[in-house]
Amino acid sequence: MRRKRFASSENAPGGAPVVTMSDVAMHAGVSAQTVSRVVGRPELVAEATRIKVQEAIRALNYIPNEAARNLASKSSRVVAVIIPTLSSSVFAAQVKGIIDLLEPRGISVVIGNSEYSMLREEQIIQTLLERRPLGFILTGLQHSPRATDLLRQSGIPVVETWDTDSRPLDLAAGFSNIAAGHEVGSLLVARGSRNVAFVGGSAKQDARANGRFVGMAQALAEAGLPPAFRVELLLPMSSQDGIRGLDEVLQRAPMTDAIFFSADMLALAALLECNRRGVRVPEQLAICGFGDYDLAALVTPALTTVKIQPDEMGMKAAELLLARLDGAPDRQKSVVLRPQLIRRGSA
Amino acid sequence: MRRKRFASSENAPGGAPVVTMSDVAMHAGVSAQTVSRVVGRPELVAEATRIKVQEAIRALNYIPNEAARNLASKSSRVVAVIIPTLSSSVFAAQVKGIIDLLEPRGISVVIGNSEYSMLREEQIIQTLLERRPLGFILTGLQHSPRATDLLRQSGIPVVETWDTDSRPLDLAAGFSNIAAGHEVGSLLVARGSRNVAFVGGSAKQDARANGRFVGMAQALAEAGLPPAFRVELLLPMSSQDGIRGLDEVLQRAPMTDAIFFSADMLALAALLECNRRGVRVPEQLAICGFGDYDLAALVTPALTTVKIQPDEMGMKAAELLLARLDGAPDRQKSVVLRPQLIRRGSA
DNA sequence: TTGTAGGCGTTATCAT
DNA sequence: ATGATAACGCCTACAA
Repeated sequence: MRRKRFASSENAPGGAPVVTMSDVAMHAGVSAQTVSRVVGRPELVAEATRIKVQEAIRALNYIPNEAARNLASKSSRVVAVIIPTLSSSVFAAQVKGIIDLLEPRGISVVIGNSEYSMLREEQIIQTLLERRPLGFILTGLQHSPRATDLLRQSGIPVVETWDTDSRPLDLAAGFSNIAAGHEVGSLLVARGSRNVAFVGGSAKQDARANGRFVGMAQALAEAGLPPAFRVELLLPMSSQDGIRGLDEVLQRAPMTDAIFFSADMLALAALLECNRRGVRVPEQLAICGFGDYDLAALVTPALTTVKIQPDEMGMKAAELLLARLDGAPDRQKSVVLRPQLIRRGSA
Repeated sequence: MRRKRFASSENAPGGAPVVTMSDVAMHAGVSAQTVSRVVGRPELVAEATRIKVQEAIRALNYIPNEAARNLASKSSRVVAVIIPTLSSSVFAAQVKGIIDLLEPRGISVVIGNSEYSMLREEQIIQTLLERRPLGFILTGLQHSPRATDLLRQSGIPVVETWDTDSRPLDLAAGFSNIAAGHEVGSLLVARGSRNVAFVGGSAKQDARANGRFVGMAQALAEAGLPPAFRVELLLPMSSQDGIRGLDEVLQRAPMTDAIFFSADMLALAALLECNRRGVRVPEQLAICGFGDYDLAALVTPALTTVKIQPDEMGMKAAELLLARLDGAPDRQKSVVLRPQLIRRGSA
């Protein structure tokens, strides 16, 4: 004796029948609404009913449909994260921090790579807006005017990361690149460097690296040192660019006795190259990096650098978002992290 | 003179009015269906109409609602990617490869971190199933029975990566860890190493690393060498674990003259530590890594390692998925990449 | 504690 | 080339 098992008559072509809430309801002998409650707010349902429904859910292998849920509730469970690139360990770590905080809350993270391009960022924002994400987590404070408009009009919370040196659109979790650069500059001054160079991403492409340069330049100026020689690299950068930067400094500013690299990957490559060439670090050339990369403490001499903890930055960003979503009046619009200068052997 | 501008009467609390397709239709003087065509398949609409509609879209700042789209079309534009951790540059690179291929096709990538736990993986799969993704891209060939069931029943395409040493669930893009390990073993044999050690993630947690061990052990056996001393590390690993592994080998198997590390991060840390301690590489101790990490070529001696190109693996995985989605009968169920042994100074 | 009614914004299907 | 109608699967609001 057969009877119809599923309310939805049509099934996937070659696949299993599509089980919906009303299938479960029918199976359990309750209304669809009760099934909805069991899935979403089980505490509102009497225990006996709840168990009955849960058994039906298991028996039918019911899997809620997130799209239907989103449409009916006018809200998604997605956060959009846009970073320049996943190739850089600092951004990957930031994303990991975000996921670690959001995943337990049932929120998925979708990632966009802007490749350091404001136009790409704008396009990604436009596309991701269609998903009505709970929030955006962006890198830096600079965006195309249209991107800014889109975000504003959407009314969706935005957290900007990696930079607190100017006014955020909405929320921010980051640090002052200028202050961090200034600390490095002061260290170089204190250790007696006179001719300092800076190697990093181009100012137009990487406003954060530029901030570090500005801060360092300021410290040098305060100490009456000559302005830094600057090498601007095109993004994205590989470790090879560290060596290229080193070469350019050595050739075009041979008096240089200290280099501040905007990222540890560059600094480490340069430091290892110095070892190979017999350039003595820090006696002949002091080297300072940025990021406190995993191997920074292990090279010889160990790399002096700035620790920024991007994973924590990601978590703070996610926290700001969650607080806003929980409807709390913003306790703080902006979390300012404090990078830590770690002095080791190289400078 | 005012008139009602929006079909949807209710607006977001403090935000902009919610613009829907029928608002656009009204504004342009066409039916909603025509707007839908303009958005999705503009070639089906007469040019004059199309332009009129596109103007209305711009004028009203219309943004399609992906949830409604998914519900009506019974299909999403999401691919789910589950990796052990984003902290490891190889997995981050893989994800980047996937995104680079999918983003241009309008497909978003949601990421899950399993933390090397099959249970976590299963939970993530269950959650992400609610989004009805176009496909899953997983790491490795081992999954909990329930995870396997869930995937099978869903009928959703699955690509498994990083391992082709046993039978995949569905599609696969990876390489043979056993073969790669065997190559390393052969190299060590050829260079005259006699007492080889292996340092890597525990076999239970990391089946891929175990495959590399097995392959290497086989090569040693074939050459009549004694079995390798093995150090199994708990995941996740940091570079410090490379030093811990080195120490354990040096203490418990002092005759060791070569170590194969399952990841470059470990090998580099160990190599740098050897430099610091005055252990001569490769004369006293040969070191081989895995992954061809960015800095591998820059240390002294340069690290002998195996290049795997995880970004390409990610792209291949995405391609397999796209081919399947395009309805093509599977031309290949499995893409087997060929890792490349790169011999440098350390072994 | 549970059920009913209605609608969320789009696409599929069939007409015209 | 365009339109009308009916789902899609769930949640909100209200009623019982």
